[in-house]
Amino acid sequence: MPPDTAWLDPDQQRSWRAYLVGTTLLTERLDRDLRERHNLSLPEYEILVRLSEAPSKRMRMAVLADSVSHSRSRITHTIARLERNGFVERVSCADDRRGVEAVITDGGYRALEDAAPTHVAGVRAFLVDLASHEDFGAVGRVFDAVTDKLVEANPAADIR
Amino acid sequence: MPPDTAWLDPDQQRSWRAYLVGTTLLTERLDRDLRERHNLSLPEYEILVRLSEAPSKRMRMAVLADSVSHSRSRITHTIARLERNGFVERVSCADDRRGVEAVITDGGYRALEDAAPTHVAGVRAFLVDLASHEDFGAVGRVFDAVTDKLVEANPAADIR
DNA sequence: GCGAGAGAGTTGAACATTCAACCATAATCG
DNA sequence: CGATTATGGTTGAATGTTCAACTCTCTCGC
Repeated sequence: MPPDTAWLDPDQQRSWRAYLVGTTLLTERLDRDLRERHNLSLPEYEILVRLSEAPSKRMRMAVLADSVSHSRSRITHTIARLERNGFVERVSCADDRRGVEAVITDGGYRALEDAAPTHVAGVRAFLVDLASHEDFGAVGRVFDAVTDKLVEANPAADIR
Repeated sequence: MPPDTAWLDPDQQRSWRAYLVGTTLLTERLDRDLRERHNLSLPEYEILVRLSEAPSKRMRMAVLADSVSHSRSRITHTIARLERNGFVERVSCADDRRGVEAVITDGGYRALEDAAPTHVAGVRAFLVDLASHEDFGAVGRVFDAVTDKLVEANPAADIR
């Protein structure tokens, strides 16, 4: 192999690949379950969760974007889709007239309530319950560190 | 909240969300680095790695698909792209005339050698080196379990 | 041998995401 | 103030992925 790079040792290599294929499979599966049974994609679901938790069930587009780590453009498109399906409404901000808030509708809330048990069951069955509490805690720590590193690296971070 | 589902406890919830946003950020970043500096996407890179490691630098499409856990269709399209860029060639199998093998070209191999240091540096900087050896080992274990579970769940597993 | 599946892979349309250009409003500064 | 720049968000085209239908070859039972 080529230069003097600090390659991964065999353990790290195996873990890294396990992570890559595991993630692929997992998100594929969770996404499929939501789509088939509840007509929602995983990212859409994530967004509804955030909205449902927000005070008065609404969020500014940019805040929402940051909270799920998607680009602004992506959020615009996704919210547009959710709006077409009647799960979300777009209302323009009173105080900042550039701004737009996404509000989850009653229908959206119901869809979310429907979908949540399916989703959580999947997260458990295909991830959480497969790991010891400690191991899963480690996953949390690791990806917290990843997030910190990557938002620090990309300051003020609009992702794009 | 709704029914009698086994929700995640607060720790699990935090870990799960950390994983979700961390993964998003990480793959986004690794992909971007490869694209900008080496004109390869992360999935393309993964494929070249597999091919480069294969005996005589070739693989049947289906085997390749399984090894990176992508759908057959996706592999077809991706290989088509790689072929257009001159990184891979498609040759039809001698023994099974339905079959096709993807072969990495010299150009592809060179591109891979170029890209590898960048990529590994990223994997280290934004993931591996941020975690203790034990924690990263846990990540490996967890996602190995995920993979096992999901492949078992979807027997013979062509993904689609 | 041959006809009915099963397996390998491709195709093209539908859909989602990214990318770059863009409009509108706000904030800043001379 | 008025011009400039920054911020919030959208748009449409390009790119990538998924989905369902399809072709071709192989296999197996008769």
